Amino acid sequence: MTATRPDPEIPAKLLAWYDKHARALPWRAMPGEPAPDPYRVWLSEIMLQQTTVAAVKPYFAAFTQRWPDVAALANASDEDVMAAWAGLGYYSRARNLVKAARFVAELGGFPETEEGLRALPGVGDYTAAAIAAIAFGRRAVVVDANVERVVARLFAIEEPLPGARKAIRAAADRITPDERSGDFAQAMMDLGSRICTPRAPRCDACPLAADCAARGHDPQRLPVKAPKKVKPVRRGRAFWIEREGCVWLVQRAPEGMLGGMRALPDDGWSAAGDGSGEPPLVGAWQEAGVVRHTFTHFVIGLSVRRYDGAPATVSGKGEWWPIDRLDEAGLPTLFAKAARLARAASERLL
DNA sequence: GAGACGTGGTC
DNA sequence: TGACCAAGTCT
Repeated sequence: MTATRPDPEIPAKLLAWYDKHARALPWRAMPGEPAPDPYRVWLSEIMLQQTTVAAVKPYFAAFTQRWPDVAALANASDEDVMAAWAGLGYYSRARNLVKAARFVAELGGFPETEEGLRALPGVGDYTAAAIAAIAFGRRAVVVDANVERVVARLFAIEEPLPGARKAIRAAADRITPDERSGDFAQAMMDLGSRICTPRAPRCDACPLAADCAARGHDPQRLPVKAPKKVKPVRRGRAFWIEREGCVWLVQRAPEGMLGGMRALPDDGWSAAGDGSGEPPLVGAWQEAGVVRHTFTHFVIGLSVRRYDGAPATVSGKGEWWPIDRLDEAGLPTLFAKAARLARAASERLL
């Protein structure tokens, strides 16, 4: 059996392409520039987990302006960081971000090895490798979804994900250079996001087309993935309780769905089942509309109900939040949508 | 290893 | 329009 050896010039070709076509990004050093601040690399990598560059940009700008270094972030309150993260999704990242910042501040700086970085909460195999390579110039095999796609095509790896991960990683290892491994990783990701795209890859513009085993064999079919599961549809209610220009907000449980975030009170709906329909207080409720929102693993049809002139006390823990400053509360998108509906319903009554 | 975990953009 | 997808991690 003859092993197919990758062209030893692959990294050189890719780096030459990167020198000309690297995307300018706020957290990135362009080719030839000194490595960027590890804090900015780490922060951007956490934000970019399962999240698009376009979505991250405004959050990265806001975070780095408000918390310019890891010490500043370590001194921030959990509440402020969670609110600043609102809308970006995957809120466990924000919870882990503060923990990691405090850990790093305690250490006196970021670990410089993959193993050391891996100890930070929220830093897995991909992120540890990316930071080690990009911020510290260490050789590391950086494998994200872009790299998986590029490598699966380059070597025509037909095995479906996730089983193919081992083979993909081994192949990525064989083409990762000792020098400029950070640039190489970013070049692979740029190639994956701009050229070797999931659908309709632009093989005519690809610097590795001559080396690609899948070229001319429907590269867009790779990597092969398991079929998606159908998302269940759940029903639930959220409650807008208004009094003297304020709305009653609660804090969600620290773990799980939207964990630790401010929210409107609801009837206990979850991925596992519908809500009870029960409001937090007895009275005349008015239907304000239904929000349909898609999560990773289910769809929720959230019926929004409003109640004006609530008593001074509502059962349970929460806070009266000024409605004219609601954007500062840091509501996750689902509840921001619900709040919009409730306020629109209020306008119709006037 | 498979499921939980958000959101917005794209075609 | 809706399915697919994005610089994954944790349990």
